[in-house]
Amino acid sequence: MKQKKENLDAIYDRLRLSIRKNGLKNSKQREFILKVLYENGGHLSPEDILMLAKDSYRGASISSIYRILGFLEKEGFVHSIEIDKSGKKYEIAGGTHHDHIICVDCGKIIEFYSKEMEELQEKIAKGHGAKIISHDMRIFAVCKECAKAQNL
Amino acid sequence: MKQKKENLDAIYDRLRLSIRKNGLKNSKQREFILKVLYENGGHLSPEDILMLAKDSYRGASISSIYRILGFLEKEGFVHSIEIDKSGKKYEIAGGTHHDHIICVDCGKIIEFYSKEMEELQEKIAKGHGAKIISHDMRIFAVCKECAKAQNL
DNA sequence: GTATTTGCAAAGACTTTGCATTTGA
DNA sequence: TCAAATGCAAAGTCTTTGCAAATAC
Repeated sequence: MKQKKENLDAIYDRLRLSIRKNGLKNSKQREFILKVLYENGGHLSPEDILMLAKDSYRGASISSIYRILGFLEKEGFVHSIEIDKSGKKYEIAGGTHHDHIICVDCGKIIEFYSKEMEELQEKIAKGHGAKIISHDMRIFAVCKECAKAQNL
Repeated sequence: MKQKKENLDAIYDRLRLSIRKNGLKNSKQREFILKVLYENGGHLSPEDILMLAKDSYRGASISSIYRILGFLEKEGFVHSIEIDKSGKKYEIAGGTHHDHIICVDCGKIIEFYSKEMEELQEKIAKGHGAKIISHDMRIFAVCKECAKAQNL
């Protein structure tokens, strides 16, 4: 499904580096969340992660998940997108940036990357004298399968 | 600042039409919110609108504002964007679709329209067999003024 | 008159925070 | 050892909902 460019151990190494850099301490929970996102490869809500965590160890807490996801996002290990009003979903930060097509029928998320789009954005921002920090592009659409199902 | 393509009365007419079409009844509050967004021309939060409403009549309620904004958005009179995690902001739906550059420093919102961008999105969606319903593109950047201020 | 809208208060959903306890360097 | 991370519960936001009173057609 999704290419895994970097293996989990390598990510853990980067994580430990990042933790040390910030003068923090490692924890099972941080590694667990990173692992879950890595292995799932998709987009999980904090609640989804909690459920998976509860299977693995008792006492997993939603607040820690929020805190950890906040840290992981700040450090660039994960990205979040807002699929709908039910809250954010997180995915592991793979090597390549990408944007999302979200099916308004089935909720499926299709990832895409367009060099043209990135360049165009750069051009637009420059035209307004602004310096891009990041962007967020969501295309809401009816996916191939749902379109087919509707045309029966 | 912002061009007003359609005058307020014309918008009211469309509103009444829309209300009748849905078998509903007109109300001062609906017209008020539309007017506020029209005259402000910018991006207002429900709370912003509430404050303005409180100046105009006692007993303005936040729940009505949410309800009305929901209706107005469904009917295409207003659009919403999520600037940050503090919630949605609403603007009057002008004639032309546009996207937003959001300054991460001062919060300023710059509107832009790019035909190329629209076409590119269409192409990307088509490439995935998806039919675009809408899109939402936000570029987070440091605006010209903030960049200048920082380079002192 | 009667169905829709409103205002108010209460409830919901998602997220954050305070604090005692546990854990890692 | 001792600061950082966790779990739990409580509190915070933004938003929605239930319901009686007001309003429009």
